[in-house]
Amino acid sequence: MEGARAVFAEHGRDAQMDDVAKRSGVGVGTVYRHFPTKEALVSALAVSLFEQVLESARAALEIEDPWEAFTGALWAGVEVLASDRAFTEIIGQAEMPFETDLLTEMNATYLTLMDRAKASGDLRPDVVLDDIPMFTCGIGMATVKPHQCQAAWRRHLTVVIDGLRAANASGPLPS
Amino acid sequence: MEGARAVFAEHGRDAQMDDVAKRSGVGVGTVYRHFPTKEALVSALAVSLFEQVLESARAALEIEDPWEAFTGALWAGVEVLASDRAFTEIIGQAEMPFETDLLTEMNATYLTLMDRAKASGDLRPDVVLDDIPMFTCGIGMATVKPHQCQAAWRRHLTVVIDGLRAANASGPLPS
Amino acid sequence: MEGARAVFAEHGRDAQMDDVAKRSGVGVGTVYRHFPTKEALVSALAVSLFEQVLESARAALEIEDPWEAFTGALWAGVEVLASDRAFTEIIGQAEMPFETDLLTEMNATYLTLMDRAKASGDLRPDVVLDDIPMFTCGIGMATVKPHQCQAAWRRHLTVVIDGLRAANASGPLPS
Amino acid sequence: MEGARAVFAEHGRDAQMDDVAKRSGVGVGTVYRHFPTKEALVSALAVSLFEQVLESARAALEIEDPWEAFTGALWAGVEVLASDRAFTEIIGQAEMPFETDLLTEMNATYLTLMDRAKASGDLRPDVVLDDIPMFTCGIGMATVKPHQCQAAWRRHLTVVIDGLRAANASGPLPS
DNA sequence: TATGAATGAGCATTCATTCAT
DNA sequence: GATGAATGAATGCTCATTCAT
Repeated sequence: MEGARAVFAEHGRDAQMDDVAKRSGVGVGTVYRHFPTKEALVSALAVSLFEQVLESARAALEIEDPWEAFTGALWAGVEVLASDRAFTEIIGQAEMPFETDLLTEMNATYLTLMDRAKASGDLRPDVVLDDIPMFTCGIGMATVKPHQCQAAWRRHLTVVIDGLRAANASGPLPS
Repeated sequence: MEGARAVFAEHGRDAQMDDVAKRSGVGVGTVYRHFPTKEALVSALAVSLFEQVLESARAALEIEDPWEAFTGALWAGVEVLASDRAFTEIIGQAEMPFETDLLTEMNATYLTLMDRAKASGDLRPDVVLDDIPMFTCGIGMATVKPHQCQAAWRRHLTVVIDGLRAANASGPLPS
Repeated sequence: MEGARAVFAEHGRDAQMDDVAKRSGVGVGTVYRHFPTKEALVSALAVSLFEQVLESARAALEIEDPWEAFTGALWAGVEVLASDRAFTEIIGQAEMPFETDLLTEMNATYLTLMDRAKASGDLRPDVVLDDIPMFTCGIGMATVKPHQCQAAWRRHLTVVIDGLRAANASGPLPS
Repeated sequence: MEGARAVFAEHGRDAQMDDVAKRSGVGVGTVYRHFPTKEALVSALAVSLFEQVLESARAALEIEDPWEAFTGALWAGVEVLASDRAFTEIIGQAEMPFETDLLTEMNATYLTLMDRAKASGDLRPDVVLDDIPMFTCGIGMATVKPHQCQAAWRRHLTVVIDGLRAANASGPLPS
């Protein structure tokens, strides 16, 4: 039933269950058979995307060079975010509907990537874990506008990554 | 009736007209006397914020140092965006509801700021006007989450600005 | 598939077909194989209960004493009604979904019981056949509330039976 | 908006809000302006009827003769119940949605009526407060069937009242 | 024959908008 | 002008019923 993703990717949270059903070629009831609630469906979609992000981060752990590993995770992660409007809208909520395990592992993975990149002197030492969603989601959200060229988020991320280099820090990050 | 801004700042686009009226201490009818449509009200709010951004950009034109002027405009502009949830949601729409004049002048102003900063060798030469809303709105949106510290957007912008320095460019921006 | 009776006894008319199927350990389709419609199932249930009532009335015909026979039928009949919430709800409908034969025999049986009890001078002579369902169902319905003690309907019926004695009639029944 | 009572009186709990609105000559929204929920509307209707019953009971307190007072309250109360199908359906629920005050006073009033009628030797001494709703609602429910003559509930109540006379008790009520 | 996933009409509820006062 | 009660289209969700397997 994940062809429904298309509907949410297009209309965001406001997508209607009837449209999801129509797009999926099924009746509403069928959608509700799989997801008891609209919110449940949205969450499931988000978890699915989140897992993709996590997977790309895990894959990046394999990369030797710490900076390549860290930035590689960012590139792969943002690519996922940039693909789905609903996802970024959900991340923009106070309440994350994710299973803690997922979040825990995501955090652990990114912490490792960041620590290694800091240790090698590539990453600004004052960047913290909490900054990451801010960077990635900001980029994902900025990409929502459909008329923008597809490269938009790549330009954005390029700038952010350059700004994250320890050597390029003009001063400490405000706290 | 702009005390209604508070309502939209708090609840975003989903704020209800009745709440706007209540908060403003008037009846709904009065709200509709001033703005024929919810969308009109939202647009008016956005234009108002937009004007603040424009004003801060114009003020930055006065600054001697080209880099200070450009980054000063960014700091001031993002500060406005970060203050209002509805605004960033609106910017995230395909249809900009702004009067062209406003947009034209905004563009002209930023173009000047950017050209000067590029001429002085401070700003990456391949940054274009269209990149600006992407940076600023991305930061504004990333700031929506209420539990995040107030400094979040400042950290984000600091990184972006460092990444925008010509000297820090690791390569050309993808196109 | 009459284990489904339990479901209707518990939830009344609002019981769901899926629950009936689950409780009966079969699929919904199977339920629909036996009863083309929810209403058909409900009717079948009612007929079944009705038959029990009829049987108890027939058994009462064997009792010598006319008053004992009549009241015995009432006791036995109400006991059946009191056991099933759905049944009383059905009786409370305008349309009786019963096969006429059943109803005819029920009427004949009760008529006999009543005539004999009137002839012996025990039963008020102005009670008519149509009064019976009113008495019995009223008692059955009054028993629906689960928090009430199980004896509730017995208390009710005791009072009604005392009121039905010819000797206790304070006057004629209004017509 | 109590012309809506007609709809509930006719269709019971299953009456639809749209029908209530149509019958009342207003839009659904207006119905929801007065009662936030269907349940709230149903409750309000029930409370209103309940108040009528209470009022009739209070009025009966004025009657000198204890038996006349008690039975008078029953006659008046059942008359109210017999008028509204939804009411009896609601009473048939486990959860009474009434404000406690109403219930408390109802109980106090009936207790007084009963005590006086017992003291005068007219009422069976083993009838308790909890028996009253059973009698009255049973009668009200038995009256739901529209094809029955209007006198039906009067016949029923006549029998019950005769059964409630102390002199007519064939034995103690089962407990 | 039995199954239970799929269907979609139906219903409660919300909220932008109107208009009589 | 200002008010806010009234409106009703729109939306999330339920559940009796069907039918491919």
